[in-house]
Amino acid sequence: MPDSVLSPVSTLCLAILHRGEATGYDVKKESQDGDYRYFVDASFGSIYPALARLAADELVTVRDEPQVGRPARKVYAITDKGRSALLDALSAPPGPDIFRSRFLLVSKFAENLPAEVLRRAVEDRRKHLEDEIAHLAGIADECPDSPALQWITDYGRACLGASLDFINARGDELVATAQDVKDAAE
Amino acid sequence: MPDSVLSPVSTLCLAILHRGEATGYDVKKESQDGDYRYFVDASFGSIYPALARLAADELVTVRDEPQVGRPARKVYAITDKGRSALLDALSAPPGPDIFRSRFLLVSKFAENLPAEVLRRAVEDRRKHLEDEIAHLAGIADECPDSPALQWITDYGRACLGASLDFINARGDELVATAQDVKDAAE
DNA sequence: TGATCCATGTAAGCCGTTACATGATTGG
DNA sequence: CCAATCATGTAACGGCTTACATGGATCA
Repeated sequence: MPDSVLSPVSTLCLAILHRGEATGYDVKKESQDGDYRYFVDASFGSIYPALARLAADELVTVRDEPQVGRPARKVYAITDKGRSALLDALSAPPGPDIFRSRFLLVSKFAENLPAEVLRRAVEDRRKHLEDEIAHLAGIADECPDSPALQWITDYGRACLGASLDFINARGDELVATAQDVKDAAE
Repeated sequence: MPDSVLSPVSTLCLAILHRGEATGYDVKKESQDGDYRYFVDASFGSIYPALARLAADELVTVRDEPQVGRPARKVYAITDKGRSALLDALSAPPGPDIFRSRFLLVSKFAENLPAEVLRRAVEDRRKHLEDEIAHLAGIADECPDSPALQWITDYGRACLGASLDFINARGDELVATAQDVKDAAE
């Protein structure tokens, strides 16, 4: 009965706490810089209330840690109940990945947009992908001990790599279908 | 001044209407079966109000089309104002793609989950990917005339193909890192 | 000296989903 | 005969973001 389906943010918190203690601030960092970006990018406005609720439900414990010159940290730790709730949640069928791309919408309207807009969009995309790939490499290097983490970063690199390859190989082709290709031939 | 940033759903509506007239019902279909899935999957609860607001803002027009035995359709058409609003919105930098994967979170906890759970997750993923790829092929075949559409479906296939290849090549490896690999050797 | 990091939290509001309400027609 | 397709809309509710409120320490 205590399996009142976890919200994404709560799941994120538990997942991070599974590794060890953390504060709300830490959770936020992990979710945007760490190896949880592919899952959710949560803001404080959702993390703090989520942690409070997890504590109320006894899935985590809190410890107040006063500091000099700074506000006291609230250090959270996962409980056994929390651990099993997480594993339960993870055991449910994960459903399809979510992929949302404004870039593809822009691409679709290539014929109706100025070449310059397309050029910038493609350039942006290339850069985003390169950054992501570099970032993944960094994560993988940090913990070479976990086979699961190696697997997911390899997976990420396979997908992002294919994406980048495609952009490199056929980005120009997209720009060439733009509305006003004429001024590119000058 | 009239560029009061379009919400994703409004953008979707305008994008679909750019091709020709449509009803709210049509928009919904396109967003879930058509070539706009990668952008948003909107529900009626957001589409109908969005179309109403677009009409109020004169970005689209409405025509009532009575039918026998069915409620009257409301057929929407984009206006010049709407067309330029769409193109304006599309000209803004698209930002990074959004990718959210519960599957990767499950994978990350491979060491802590039963092999059976992993096996099912991998199997599910494979199936999802195969379906998506088949779907993309269908879209591409339907309109071989648009180079931009060919480009985006090729892009999609490149990415999904890499993803599927990885799953096929190394899915078993993930399952093998599961908590209780012993009972798999029986 | 100004930005960034550390650190917590609340309140308002947006955007969207789910469920409800209604109902004829067509296809398996 | 049941399910799906066609067709529109509203109301309640949920989850998350944004902005606000506060403020010392560290680094460039």
